[in-house]
Amino acid sequence: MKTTSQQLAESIRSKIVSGNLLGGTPLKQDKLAEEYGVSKIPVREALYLLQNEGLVIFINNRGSLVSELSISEVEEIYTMRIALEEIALARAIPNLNLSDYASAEAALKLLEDCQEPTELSALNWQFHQSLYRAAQMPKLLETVSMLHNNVARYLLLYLNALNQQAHSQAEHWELLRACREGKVAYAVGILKQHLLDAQYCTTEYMKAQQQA
Amino acid sequence: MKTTSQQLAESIRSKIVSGNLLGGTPLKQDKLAEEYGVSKIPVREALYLLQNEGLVIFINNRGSLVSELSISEVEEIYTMRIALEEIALARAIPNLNLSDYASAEAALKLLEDCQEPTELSALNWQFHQSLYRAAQMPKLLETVSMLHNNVARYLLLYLNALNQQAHSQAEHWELLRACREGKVAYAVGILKQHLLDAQYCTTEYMKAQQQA
DNA sequence: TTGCATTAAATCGTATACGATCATAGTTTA
DNA sequence: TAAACTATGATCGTATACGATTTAATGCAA
Repeated sequence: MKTTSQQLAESIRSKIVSGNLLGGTPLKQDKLAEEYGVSKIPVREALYLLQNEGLVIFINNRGSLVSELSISEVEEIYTMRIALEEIALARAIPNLNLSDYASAEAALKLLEDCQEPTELSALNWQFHQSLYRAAQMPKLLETVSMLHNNVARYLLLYLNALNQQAHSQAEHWELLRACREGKVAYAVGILKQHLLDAQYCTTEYMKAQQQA
Repeated sequence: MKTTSQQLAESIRSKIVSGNLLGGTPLKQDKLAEEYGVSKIPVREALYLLQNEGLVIFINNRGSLVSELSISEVEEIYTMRIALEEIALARAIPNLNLSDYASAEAALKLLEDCQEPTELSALNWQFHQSLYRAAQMPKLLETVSMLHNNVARYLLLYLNALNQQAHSQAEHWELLRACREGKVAYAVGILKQHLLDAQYCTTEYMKAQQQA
């Protein structure tokens, strides 16, 4: 049984990650409490969790708000993701089994004509996770998930705006094929390029937005 | 002004990181509240924070306890630290200034004849951070700090038990010299070896402990 | 004796209530 | 008039109180 705090954290987290709660949005404890029909206590605990995950900013006695990343912070997070996900993928490939492939492929097929942002973000991460899980590195996966949650909403913006989803999907399929063929170095290379592409497009999109 | 929750989190965190609160120790909300002369609310919030940092385990309706890492989890965390700290160091070296060197050297000198575990742990991390700060990667530093906090207490155990502090210090000085001379690849190599040594000794010590 | 139901004690999770802090605007004073 | 100073409202942070959950113990029936 999950506590109210945990349910709230999940709900708010998913709204932030999927872009339904934009960066800078104030998160008032009383308002959230009323909205969810609970008291402030579990709301505060949920916000505390999200703060530690980097999704929420707490300012003492002045309330909290949805965090916003600068361009350099986005670059930083992608740098970390590349370093860590390369490790995960390299270690996972030798251990990948049919169920992993199936899970990855299922996500990709659903992604083909998915438009809904929340769904799109979830499927995209399901694909990546399917390839990392076999690395048997739960702590690393947890860290990488957190990092992903921090940049996912920015990625969505650019995917939508620039219609880059087809390109992203092509890289996904190629990555999956490389994994199936056991080509570790090649697969890792694709992954790195995939993440660099995402980083580049995301930051370029942010730069353009800044000027507008 | 820091909130009670934050002060509690800092206090409990430092006790865990320095080994004053051993893994597996139950953290009862009422008891902690009484101990610190506060109510349960800020205690819970502090424990929530520490849970997200990996230092505390929450079991719903059954209380929380200081986390314990398995050998494979320690290896995992060192793998992440190596990947991320190599990046931090490589990017920092070209930007290191006199104040950074001074801070690093001050920590090393104080470490020379430091016996107190809490102090030792803090100084050790101050040295490393001094070399990473110039990388200008706050998010990465934050992540690396969290990872360090997770393994610090295990490192302390082995340093004390095996009298390995001299060896660790030699690597520290060599690393500092390499940074001063701007030898990026060499410095990164030393850092990696330093962390691998720590990882090896820590896990070996844990294996020995397990059998005893 | 063994197994299951029931109860009691301990502990947790959250609603309520209240005091503290900060922002805003209106008032006073130099 | 401008600066400093209240006063007010909004929001936060935490103590208290209580209901919910779990564990352990007790009693009862097979």
